[in-house]
Amino acid sequence: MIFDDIDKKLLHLLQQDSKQTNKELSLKLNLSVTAVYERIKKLEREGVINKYVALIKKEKIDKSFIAFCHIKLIQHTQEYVVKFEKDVANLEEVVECFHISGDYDYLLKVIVSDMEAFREFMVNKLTSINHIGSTHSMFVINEVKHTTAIRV
Amino acid sequence: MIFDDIDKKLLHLLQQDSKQTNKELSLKLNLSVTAVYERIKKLEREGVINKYVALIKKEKIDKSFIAFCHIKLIQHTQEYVVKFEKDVANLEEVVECFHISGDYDYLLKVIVSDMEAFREFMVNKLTSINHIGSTHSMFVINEVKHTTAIRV
DNA sequence: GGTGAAATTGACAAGAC
DNA sequence: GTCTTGTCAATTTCACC
Repeated sequence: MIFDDIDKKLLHLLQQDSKQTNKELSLKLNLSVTAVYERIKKLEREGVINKYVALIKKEKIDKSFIAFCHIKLIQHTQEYVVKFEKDVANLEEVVECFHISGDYDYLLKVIVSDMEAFREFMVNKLTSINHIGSTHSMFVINEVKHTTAIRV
Repeated sequence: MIFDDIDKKLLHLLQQDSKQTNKELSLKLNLSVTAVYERIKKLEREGVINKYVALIKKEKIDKSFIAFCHIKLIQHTQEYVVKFEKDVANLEEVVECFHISGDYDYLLKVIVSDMEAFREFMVNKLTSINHIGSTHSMFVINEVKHTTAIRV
């Protein structure tokens, strides 16, 4: 799919605030309400817009502790890898998991309430997954930037 | 603020799909439409729900290349740190930036179209920010998990 | 805390330019 | 591909339990 400037601006606006009415969007884009409506439906149909979600302020639900965990597997057989990825994806504390290049195999982003909860997560959940060789954790001191919006 | 089971379930549902109507939510929660409405408004007022956004499928806009960059600063004076954080936050390719513990000072998540775009980003944007000592980049081979939803 | 009905406003479909 | 009109369904308010 090819995007014109209006599509790009529309995607930008919807990534900032998806609760804007089509009328508000039409004013910002100098378009009619129907035109906005049609463009959005097209973007949804094509799968460009994946879904609409509510974003929660972590601090308000006592989930202010962020850690990144590097993980190295013992072995890299197909079976081990598939099992590990499935198990990790099922852990609710893990919000992101990437297979990466470099010294370690995986990088996980973990969100919990505090260091004690993180310790429990490591001992009871993460390291109870088999095939994990070594881990290395880094703790977030300060979240400088975090956005879900990607420039089109 | 204290959450009962209905609040938790409501937050869970809205983090999955914020475009559900209050009627749909009322059926899932065994509540009246107005009760759902009031609970959502309260969560918005209290700042628990931060905002509503559209999520875009990276692949559809040719932004499939993810990299993590470790960065160490030359110096750590107040002035240098503030300037660096401000400059990095303004880079559109940087979607996340954390001040972290460990060998490096910062961890950046960068999203671009391909390795060539990443190279350009490093040469023209990131390393043109002053005070950067050393960097170490890891490339994402596969995105195993990525969610914006946090368990309440 | 919750409901149900009325008023307002936006979403959506059909047809014309 | 965009605009206008008209209908329907949603959100929002209010009186009440």
